[in-house]
Amino acid sequence: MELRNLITFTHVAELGSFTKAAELLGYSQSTISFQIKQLEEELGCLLFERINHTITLTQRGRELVSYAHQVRMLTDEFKESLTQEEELSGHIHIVTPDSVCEEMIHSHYIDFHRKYPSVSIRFTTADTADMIDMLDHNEADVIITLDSHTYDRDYVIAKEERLPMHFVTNANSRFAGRKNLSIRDIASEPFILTEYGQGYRRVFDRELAKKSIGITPVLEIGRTDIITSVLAQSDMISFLPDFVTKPMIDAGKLCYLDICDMNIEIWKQLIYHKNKWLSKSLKTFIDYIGKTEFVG
Amino acid sequence: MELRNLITFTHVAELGSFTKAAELLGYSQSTISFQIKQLEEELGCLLFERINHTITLTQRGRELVSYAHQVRMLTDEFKESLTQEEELSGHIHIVTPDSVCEEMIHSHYIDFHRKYPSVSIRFTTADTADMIDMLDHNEADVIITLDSHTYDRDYVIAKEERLPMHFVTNANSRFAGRKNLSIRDIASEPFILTEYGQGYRRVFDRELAKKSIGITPVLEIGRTDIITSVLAQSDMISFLPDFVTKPMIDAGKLCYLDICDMNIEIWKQLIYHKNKWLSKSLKTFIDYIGKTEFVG
DNA sequence: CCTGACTATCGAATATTTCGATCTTAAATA
DNA sequence: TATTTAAGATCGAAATATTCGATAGTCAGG
Repeated sequence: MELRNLITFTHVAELGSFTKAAELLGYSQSTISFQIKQLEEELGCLLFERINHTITLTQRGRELVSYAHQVRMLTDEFKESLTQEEELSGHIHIVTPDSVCEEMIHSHYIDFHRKYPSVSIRFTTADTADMIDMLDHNEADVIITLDSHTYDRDYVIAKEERLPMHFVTNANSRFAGRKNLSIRDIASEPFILTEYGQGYRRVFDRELAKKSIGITPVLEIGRTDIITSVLAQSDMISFLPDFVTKPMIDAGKLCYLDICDMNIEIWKQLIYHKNKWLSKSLKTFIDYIGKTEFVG
Repeated sequence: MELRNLITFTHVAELGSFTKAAELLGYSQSTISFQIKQLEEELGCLLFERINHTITLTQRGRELVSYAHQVRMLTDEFKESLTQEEELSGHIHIVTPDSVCEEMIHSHYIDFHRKYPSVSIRFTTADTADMIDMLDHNEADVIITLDSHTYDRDYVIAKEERLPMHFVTNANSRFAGRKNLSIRDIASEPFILTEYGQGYRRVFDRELAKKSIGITPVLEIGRTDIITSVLAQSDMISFLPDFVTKPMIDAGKLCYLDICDMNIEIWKQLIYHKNKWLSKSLKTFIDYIGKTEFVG
């Protein structure tokens, strides 16, 4: 039972004539005959009595009219719903590193939610590898990486910016204010870093390895807010994105070190899978991020 | 948007796999790909995200699932209704001569209605030509003719019986009891007959014309009950089916005349059009008539 | 007794659907 | 690490279905 036949049937029933239905639908009359016959054979019952080239619905035919109309209503309704603007609601799953998550929620999400209250967002944190994996398994709608510059033709990079990063230490450190320091000058100092193997920490380690410099962090912890607060109370050194340290720098509690021989490129990238269907909510979210200051 | 694709879609959505749906539905996997693609192109939206050979419903897809299920329900429901016994209800339009109508209602209809109360019957009276016309225009479901024997391959004769008929007159008539009368013996008597040109009256006239005998009826009237009551109070003669005169004959008020040279064949036939779809009600009615004494 | 209007039917042309083979990628397994 | 398995996409060929046009038969109206 195909929809085409059903729709033809409704028109025939309405017009009471194969010929008129053919004209209306742009078919030849024989096609209408065929379609109706096909329906009748499939359903195993007569839909029209044909007496003297005049058709009359049978009881079964009358019953089918009602079903066919309901089916038509449904399909029309659905097609109608497609032309309408998609509703701005639904779920978005965003995965970011720990530090970004915190920043996002504080500086963007609250405002976003005010503007689009019916979009529900789930934030999850993960490291770069896991985030990519989640994209590949369609478990994350968008991810934000803080890592070396990623490019892959399977992914769409919706927004990216180089992330300013600095070696940073207590404002009272003996290194504070010194110009043109080398990484070797501070390599033996106590370091506090984010977790091994993740994000910019991994890029950092790779860069050190290139220069055959070894650093032993005295503390490794993912939470960058904890790192900065430890820095403020110690003489340790860390390597962090500016957006993490900015409050402490502005408050004069921490200061940047002028390390001139470590040029590490860290990028913040908003990425989704190329096959991802962008719901209106998702588009809106991506647009929103696009318009805001990405590097906080 | 064809039902086939819609049904495939529901299965794919349910199983979450093109391949599994293909196995279930007996298609090849490429067919499923094609069908879903066809749907997507027609609707102008993605129904599944394909990321790493794993499919996930999009929002639009999820919406379609609900519509498609409703459509499936409807069509299944209708097909289901076809396998079920048809309901014994609905309209039947029966057209008969005046005399039969009266008889039918008195001796059959009341009982029929008791047995099948939800079948609604409309009785209409007409002469043979009009009845045939009504069959041809699908305005009558069945007709009962009292006429010469009809046969036409466009019609189905559900039941037929020769209708015993007699010349009949008042029991006190001077012809009462006389044997081997000729039609010529009574040709100049006053006749009361049914209307000219109708049913057995027409056959009767035709037969007389063959013998070049003219009869002038003093009264022509369709209602046979009136004819018999006039006969009982006069010395007129009529030519009527036995079922009409039986009560009066039994009561000794009328008597048959033994006319031996008029052999008129009148048949009572239950006829419907060969293209008529026999609803259960109609079948039941025809069966009922078939089982009852047709010639009352 | 034509003519026009209506449906049925048939063969031919055309479209569509389906399949099988092959490709690509990812995950599972050895 | 290499291999196998599994999933979906794609493409051309084959099978199938649909559509049309022509034709026939029938009835109604002029």
